[in-house]
Order: sequence, then C-alpha cells, then structure tokens
Amino acid sequence: MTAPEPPVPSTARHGRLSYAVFQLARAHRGQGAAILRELDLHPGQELLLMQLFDQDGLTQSELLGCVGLDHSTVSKSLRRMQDAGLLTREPAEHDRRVMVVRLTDKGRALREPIARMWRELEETSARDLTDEEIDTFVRLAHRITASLTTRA
Amino acid sequence: MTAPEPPVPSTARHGRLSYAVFQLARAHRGQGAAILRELDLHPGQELLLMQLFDQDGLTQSELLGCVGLDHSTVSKSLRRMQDAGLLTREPAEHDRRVMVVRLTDKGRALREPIARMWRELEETSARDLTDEEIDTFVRLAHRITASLTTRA
DNA sequence: AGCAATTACTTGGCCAGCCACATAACCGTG
DNA sequence: CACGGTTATGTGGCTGGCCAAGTAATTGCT
Repeated sequence: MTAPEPPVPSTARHGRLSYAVFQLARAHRGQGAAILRELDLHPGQELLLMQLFDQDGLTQSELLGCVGLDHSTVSKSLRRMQDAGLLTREPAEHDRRVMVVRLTDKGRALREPIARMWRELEETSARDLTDEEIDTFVRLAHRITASLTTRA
Repeated sequence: MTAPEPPVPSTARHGRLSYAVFQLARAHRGQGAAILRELDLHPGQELLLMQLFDQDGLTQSELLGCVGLDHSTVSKSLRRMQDAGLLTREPAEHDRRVMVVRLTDKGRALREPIARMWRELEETSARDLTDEEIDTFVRLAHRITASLTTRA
C-alpha cells in the first residue's frame, strides 16, 4: 500500500524546484515531528534548545537572531518551554528589558536525546545517498537558501 | 546589511543535510508566503486551488490524497476558502457523505496569478543555479523525500 | 534635564498543521 | 433487516508561525 502517488498539479510544472522543496520540507518536518513527539517536544523547540546547549544564558533576542523566527513566536515558544520546566527566564541585571534564558537540569537532560533524534533524522534522510551526493545537495541547498534570503 | 550569519548549533553538526533542509524550507516558505499575501491567500491554500484548476469538482478526500495533509486541516482550510468565496462545497448525489468541491469564478480567476507567483518563486529560488544544477537538486530532493516517506 | 526614538519583549488575533474524538452515511454479514 | 464496521467529514484543542499593536526600559538628541 504505497502512497497514492500524489499528482503534480500542472500549475507547478514550471516550478519543479519549488515543488520539490515543498514536498521535501513537508516530509522532513513530518518525520522530525514524529521523532520529537517521543521527547514531548514540538517542532521548533529543539532548535532553541540546541542554541542553548551551545551557549547557556543567551538573551531572548540573541536566540532570536540564531533561529531567525518572529520575536512573538520565540516569546510564546519559550514561555511554553518555561511552563514545561525546561528553562528559566529572568530579567538581566544591566538592562531590565532583556530576558536571560537559562536551561534547567531537565532542559539540559535533553541534549543527548535531541542529538540522537537529529542523527536518526539525518540517517533516514540520507539513507540512499552517497557522501558525495549529500555534499552536493547541501551545497545546492545553501545556495538556494541564500538566493531566497538575500535581496528581500 | 546581510543577515547576522546564524551559527549552526553544534548538536546539528552531524546533521548537515537535515539542517540544510530546515533552513531552505523556512526561507522558501517565507518567500512563498510573502508573495501569496499579495493574493490574499495563505500558504497551503494555493496547493488546493491548483489541484482544482486541474480537475474541478473533486471530492474533499480526493483533494486530501493529492496534498497529503491531515483531513482536519483540509476541512478547515476549505471552509475558510468557501467563506472567502473562492469555492463551493455541496454533498454529492450518490453518497451524501462526500463533499464535492467546486471553484467559483472568483476562485478560477486566481489561476493565472498563482501561476505567476509560482514562476516568481521558482525564479528567485533558482536564480544562481544552472539548469543542470537545478536538475541535480530536484533529483536528489526527490530521493530524500522518498527515503523519508517510505517505510514510515 | 527632558522628551522623542529605539530596543526588548508581550499579547491578541489569525491561519496551518496535527491528534483525538464525534457524527453521519454507507456497506457487509449474519 | 438489523447491527457492527468502514468511510467521509466536522470540531475541539493544542502548537508553530506571522503581523500588528501595546508596554516598559534605555538611549539619544536638543
């Protein structure tokens, strides 16, 4: 019972690249979400945690710059993670506007599980590709990303 | 004023491919959303419309199979598009469970604008790539997608 | 010093997307 | 023909994500 082979809409015929990105993104996100659910995390949260693994005590806006999302998204997401006991947020000493984000022990404990999930996702994604093909893909993906982000 | 070059978290060092997909997906989606907003559409809606451009009068579940989303997502999305006057939904004759979805004139009128937006997105994405590189990328992307979707 | 920008963050509102549950209509078997 | 199972869809509830508007603290300029 393979998937019913979703037909490519004719309107997308002249957008092969975009359509491929679309499908890939959905599959990748879906797979990632499935693995994350086992850790009681939601997609996106792991990215914030990963930044904190590298450097704890970041400011909310520093965090923002790392992940490149909207500030309101990060704000709400952090709040939920705080409620879940993964991190704390306290106003900074020198500037009481900024919120310093710190991992709790419970948050730090997710480091290895997240790394494992990340490896698992990578393994599944790259299952049928040679190292060279992975390299090619990553390079092209970066160039496309650059084209999309520069010159808004 | 280029982006501050978001640092790759060390946890993702062994997930280059996944991280690249991640970034690409976000950039691509963001760019697409920006263009769609000009048409008063939200990301995802254009995919449903495109399927209807190809074949009007599809059943909601046929539509579902094409886009591969959750049925509740499609249900709500169609309802909003119905409220926006882009399509109609009526129970089928032979089976009063199924809802037949049909474009209105207003919905049909979006065909060219959507095609244009699709071309624009494609052009931006592929701006710095040769035809051969696009081809390579699309092929690799499809293989990765296949790896992610088969063997759930 | 004082008052306007700027910065950091929060909140509300909206839509996409998922899961889980509920409902209605059809189908098949005893 | 009645009843359980399946199918098609709807709804509630949660999160991610965006924009826009609001608040609070700091900076800058006069």
